[in-house]
Amino acid sequence: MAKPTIHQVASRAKVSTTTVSRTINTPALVDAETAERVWAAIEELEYYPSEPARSLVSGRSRLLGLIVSDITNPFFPEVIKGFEDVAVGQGFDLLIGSTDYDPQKMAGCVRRMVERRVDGVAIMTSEMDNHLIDQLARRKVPMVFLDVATPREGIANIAVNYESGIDEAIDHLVALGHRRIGFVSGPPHLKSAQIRRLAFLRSLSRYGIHEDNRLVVEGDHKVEGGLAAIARLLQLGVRPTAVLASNDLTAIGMMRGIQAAGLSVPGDMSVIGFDDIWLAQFTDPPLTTVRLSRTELGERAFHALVPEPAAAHGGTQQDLMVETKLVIRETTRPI
Amino acid sequence: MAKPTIHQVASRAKVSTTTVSRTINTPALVDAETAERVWAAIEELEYYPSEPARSLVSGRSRLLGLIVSDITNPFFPEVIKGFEDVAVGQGFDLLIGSTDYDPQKMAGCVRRMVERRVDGVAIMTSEMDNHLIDQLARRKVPMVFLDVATPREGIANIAVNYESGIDEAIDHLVALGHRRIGFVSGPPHLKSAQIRRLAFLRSLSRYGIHEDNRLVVEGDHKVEGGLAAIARLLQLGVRPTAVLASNDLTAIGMMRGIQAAGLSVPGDMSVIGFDDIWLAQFTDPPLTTVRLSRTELGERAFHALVPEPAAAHGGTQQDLMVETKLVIRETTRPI
DNA sequence: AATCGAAATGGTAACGTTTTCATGAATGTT
DNA sequence: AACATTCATGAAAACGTTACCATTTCGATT
Repeated sequence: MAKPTIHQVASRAKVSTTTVSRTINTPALVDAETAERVWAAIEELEYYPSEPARSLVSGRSRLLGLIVSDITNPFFPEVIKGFEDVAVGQGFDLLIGSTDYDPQKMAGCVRRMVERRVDGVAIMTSEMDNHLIDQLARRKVPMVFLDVATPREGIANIAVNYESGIDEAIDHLVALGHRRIGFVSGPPHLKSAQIRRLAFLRSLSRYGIHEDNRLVVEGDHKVEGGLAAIARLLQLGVRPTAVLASNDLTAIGMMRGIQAAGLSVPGDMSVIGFDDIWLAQFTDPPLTTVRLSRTELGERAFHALVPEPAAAHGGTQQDLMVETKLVIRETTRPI
Repeated sequence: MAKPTIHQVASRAKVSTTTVSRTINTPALVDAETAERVWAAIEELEYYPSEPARSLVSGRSRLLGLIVSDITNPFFPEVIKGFEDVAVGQGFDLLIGSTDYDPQKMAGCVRRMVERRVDGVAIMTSEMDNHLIDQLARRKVPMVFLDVATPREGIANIAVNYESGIDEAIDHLVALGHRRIGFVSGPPHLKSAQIRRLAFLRSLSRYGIHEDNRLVVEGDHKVEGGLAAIARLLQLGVRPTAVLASNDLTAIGMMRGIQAAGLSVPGDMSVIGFDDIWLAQFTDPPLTTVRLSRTELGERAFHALVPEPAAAHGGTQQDLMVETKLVIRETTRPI
């Protein structure tokens, strides 16, 4: 039998299709002895229920969309992993979509998600315009964003507590004697990058160190930007003794720039990254950085989409915050 | 209208549902003027056809499964990207499954794929047992494997031409004057790792350099294995002047070990990796390595699953080979 | 003894498409 | 002028489930 249907199972077990359906979906409603017969039939025939059919009639697809900009960006795989692990654990499947930072592809992703009738979408990319959000909202597709610019009614937003980790980083640096601390930001249009910059400034002010805008230079969250930024910092009259980067890629670019200039990390300059991507532990020397757990991000995103059956409390705020934490490796040293 | 159906579109455009279906699927069969009316209705209502419904009736889901062992492994994201790009280009969606090297999870993946009635599965992981393959084969689900151990009738296998790149690497090393060349292999149970080792040996023999089994040591395709392996190589009476690694992670471990021993790469020892993962360009110094294009791998996998509509020739052999190529960076130097 | 409720099951109508098959209308062919 | 052919459309039957409404049986309650 190539593709047995519920009918074949039913007739083999000498019950109705309804009963077969019930043994699978609501076992409590069927007699133990009958259930046994049904399961036997299911296994003998190697029956697998047709998801398209059940989706059609039940209205739920048990399918969750996950939209990222570029799966090749080392930030995302772990997010996906965290999300997938808990999703399949709960019986959901994962539909992946990449936007490649292209609004057109993004629209395509949304269309595909809607056509598949996904039960929810996690949108981990920023190039999402309002028109597309409306499209999903009108269809009442649950949505969750990552650090979105403007929170909206009925749309979950998972927020990152950048402050905690950055405070730790600054505490660490100050404890090592650093006072002239630089910062290389991310692209200005990225909300999360701005939050990081602000958190840095605020954290510094706790020690009465006021903003010196020559020490804050713009990067692009890529290696190239880090290289360019550190070059500007190095040609300053009075150089910073330590620099924080808005993400690890930037920090890596910075390290290369510093070393290319014949200086040493952390001998001549301490460096702290952000994210703790997998690569961070393999730089030379291993990068001190602020860890943002991407698997946790993924898990939270899932839970924002499908509410816990247990707790009916609208834990919509508290639970959607993920913490950051300093990981000390070898790119920081006393002044 | 929250979720318009084909019926709403039909009545608004004053045609039958059949005609609506045709304007979407086979535009050639419907009058231009009618089509226009239908499209207008579709857009006004924001109608998106229900994939579950069309899958059910058409028997094809336009869904492709992609099973990897661990999306966090830097090898996979690019494979996925290559696969996804061409798949969505052809109107397919992507269902991701991770096995975490766990046979049980693997079985779960297969079950989910079958239930979703995927139109094909690309299996990029080795822990696939025959029972599961049979399960898919019985259902006539097209399958493609990556470098599988034993090719099977009716199952596509995409093969990597390791030889070409490894030959290039050896040529390069020999041209630089190296003769004592070591090799750190992958785990012994991995077929592809064994092929790499054999290719290395064969390549060496082209220069009349016969196998010296003290120079071939076992790794595990991880950083740790590279570290352990290089330690053994370093304590040899006569050290190799160059070492090839079975993958980049191993090479990175080796570099760390060499540098930790107070030696320099490539000053004291040349190192060549394999794969050219994204990280390779960021090591210090940047790693010379043999590139295996993972995006190409993904693309080939797709084409093995859904045959080109244009060419009906069974291009099942030739097209499923992907080449490798030496990328010279800065970890090799004349002896 | 009559009634009720719960437990176990079945019949059948959805669900939203595509796929036959059928029907006219128009065009071309002899 | 009669007859194929093609073109454009529609009606209705699938597709494989689950949801809803009965029905039957049986022990418990009054």
